Amino acid sequence: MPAVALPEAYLEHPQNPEHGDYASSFPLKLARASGANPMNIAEDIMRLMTLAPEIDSIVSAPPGFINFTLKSNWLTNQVESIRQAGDAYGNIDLGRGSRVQVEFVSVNPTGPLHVGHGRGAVLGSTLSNVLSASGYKVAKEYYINDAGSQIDAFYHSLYGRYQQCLGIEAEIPADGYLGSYMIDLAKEVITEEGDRFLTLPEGEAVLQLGRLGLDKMIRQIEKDLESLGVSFDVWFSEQSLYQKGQYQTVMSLLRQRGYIAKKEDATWFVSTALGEDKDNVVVRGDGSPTYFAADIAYHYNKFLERQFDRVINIWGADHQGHVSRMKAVVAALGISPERLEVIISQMVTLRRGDDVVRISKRSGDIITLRELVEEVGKDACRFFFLSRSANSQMDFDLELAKKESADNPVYYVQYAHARIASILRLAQERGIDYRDGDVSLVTTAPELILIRKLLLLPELVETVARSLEPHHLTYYAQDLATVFHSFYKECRVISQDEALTKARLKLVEAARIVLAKTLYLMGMTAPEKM
RNA sequence: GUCCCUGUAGCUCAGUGGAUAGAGCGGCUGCCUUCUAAGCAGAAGGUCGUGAGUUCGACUCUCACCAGGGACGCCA
Repeated sequence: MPAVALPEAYLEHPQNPEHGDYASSFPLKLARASGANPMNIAEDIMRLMTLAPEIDSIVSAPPGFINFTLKSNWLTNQVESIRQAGDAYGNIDLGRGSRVQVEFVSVNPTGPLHVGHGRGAVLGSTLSNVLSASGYKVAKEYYINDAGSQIDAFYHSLYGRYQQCLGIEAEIPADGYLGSYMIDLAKEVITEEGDRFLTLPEGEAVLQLGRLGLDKMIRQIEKDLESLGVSFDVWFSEQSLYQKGQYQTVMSLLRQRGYIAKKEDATWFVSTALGEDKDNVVVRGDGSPTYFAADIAYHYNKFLERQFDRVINIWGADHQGHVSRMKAVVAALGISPERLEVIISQMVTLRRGDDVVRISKRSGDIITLRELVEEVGKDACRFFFLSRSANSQMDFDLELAKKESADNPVYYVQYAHARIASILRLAQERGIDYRDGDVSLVTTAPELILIRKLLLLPELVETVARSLEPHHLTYYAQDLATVFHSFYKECRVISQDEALTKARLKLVEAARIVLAKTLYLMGMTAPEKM
C-alpha cells in the first residue's frame, strides 16, 4: 500500500440496521488518496484490527464500508449500566467544568412577552439543561434593558395613561406604548397607590411612576416565564453598567486601542477597522449612549470581568445584523470571537387553523405568551417550540395544538412514560422484587432495538451540546417512545415466567430512566399516569 | 442594492459528503379476553426550488439564478 496522508476516520450509525451498529467509510476515503480498490483496503484494515470485547463481528460491504455489530450480551448488560447510573445517565464530561453563560429572552420590559419570545425562552432553558448535563457550569441570564429611549417612552406612556384613568386629559407620546396592557398597569397603580403621583412635579412623577411600572412589568415577565418552566440565575440591569463603571472603562479601553472616532458630533465604534461594512454610533450627538454602547459594556463585563469561557446569546431574527458587529467588539477587546456564539431564533407565525394571527405591539389583538401557555399548556408549548431548528421560521397552530391534543406528539411521548410507570406500579403492587433479574434473558428483536435506542442518549446530549441545536431532543423522544410502544405490544412484561418478568422489568426501568431524562432535559414533566 | 435565514411527501418539518432520503399530521387497510388503544402493524405518497461545478459518491460543499421571510437607524 502506498504511503498517503490519512483521511479522518470516524464512525457513524448506518441508517439500515442490517449494516450493523456502527459503520465506517474509511476505506472509501483512503481509496481516494491511495488509488487502491476500496474493498481491498477494507479487507486489509480488517485483517489488522483487534476487536474490542463488545464487538461481535465486522464485515466489509460494497462499495467500501466496514460494518461493526455489537455483541448482544454486551447490549443487554448496558441495561444494568443505565439502571446504575440512574438520573445521571446521559451526562457527559464535554465541558470539563468550564463556565458558559447563556443569555436569552432579554426582552425590553416595556410590554408583555409574546409568542416569539417563548421560543427563545424554551431554546435557552433547554440548551442550558443540556450544557449542564454535558459538564459545563451554566449561568442563565436575562439582560434587562432598563435604560435608554424605550424606557423613557414607557415611562411617559404610563404617566399619560395614569392621568387619563384619573380623568385628566393627557396625551400618549407618538413613539409611546399604546397597548391596552398599559391602561391595566395604570389602573393597578391607582388601586395600590391612589392619585398621589399627580401632586408631584411632572418630571419626578414620571420617574417614580415609571420605576414602579417597570418593576411590575419585570415581575410579570418573570411570572410568565416561570409558567413556561423558564428561570434565570441572574437578572442583569443595563443601568448598572453606567452606575458601576463598565461603560466608562470599556469606552476608554476601546479609545486607547484606536477603535473610537468622532464624526459629525457623534462618537463611533470603528468596526470597519475589523472588516465590517460600516461603523456604528456609540454616543449620540446629544451625549447619550446607544443600545450598542451598553451592549459593548455588557460583553466587557461577561468576558473580562466575569471571565466566562463561552458566552451564548439567543436573539430574535430582527437582531441578525447585530451579530457581526458584536463579534467585532469582542475581537476589539482582545477576546477570540469564537467564544461568543449567537443563536438566532427565527420568527414564529401564530395560526388558528388557516388564519394567521397578527402579532403587533401596536394593535390590541396580540397573543401574549401567558395566553398561549394557558391555552396550550406548558409541556405542549415547550415541545412545539423545540421541535423546529432555531433557524427555521415556524408556524404555531393553536387550533392543532389545542383541538387535537390527543394526537399531539407531546402526549405520545408522555404516554409512553405513563405506560412504563403503570407497569412498574403493577410490579410493585404484586411485590415483585426484580433486583436479581438476569438481563441476559432479554433477547428478542423489539427488546434489543429498545436497548440500542436507550444507548443513544449520551451521543444525543453531545450532539446538542456541540451543535447548540436542541430540536434533536424532540425527535429522539418520539423515536424512543415509538420503540417502547412497539416493545410493549410485542413483549408482555409481567407474565407467568418469573425470570423473564424480572429481566424485562429491568429493561422497563432503564427505559423509564432514559425517557424521563429526555423529558427533563426538555423541561417537560414525566407523568406517572395519564 | 448589500448581508442573514429558509425552500425536502398533500400540510408541518427532520436529515453528520456515503448504502434503498425519514418522522408527525391528514387520507387508506387491518389489530383491544391479557401490564394504559392517548397504542400497534401495513400500504400509498418525492424531478430534495432551478441550473452548473467539485467528488469514486451531493439533500449535504462551491457558484449563479428563482421564490418566501428578516436586517441594513444618532431604535432596541
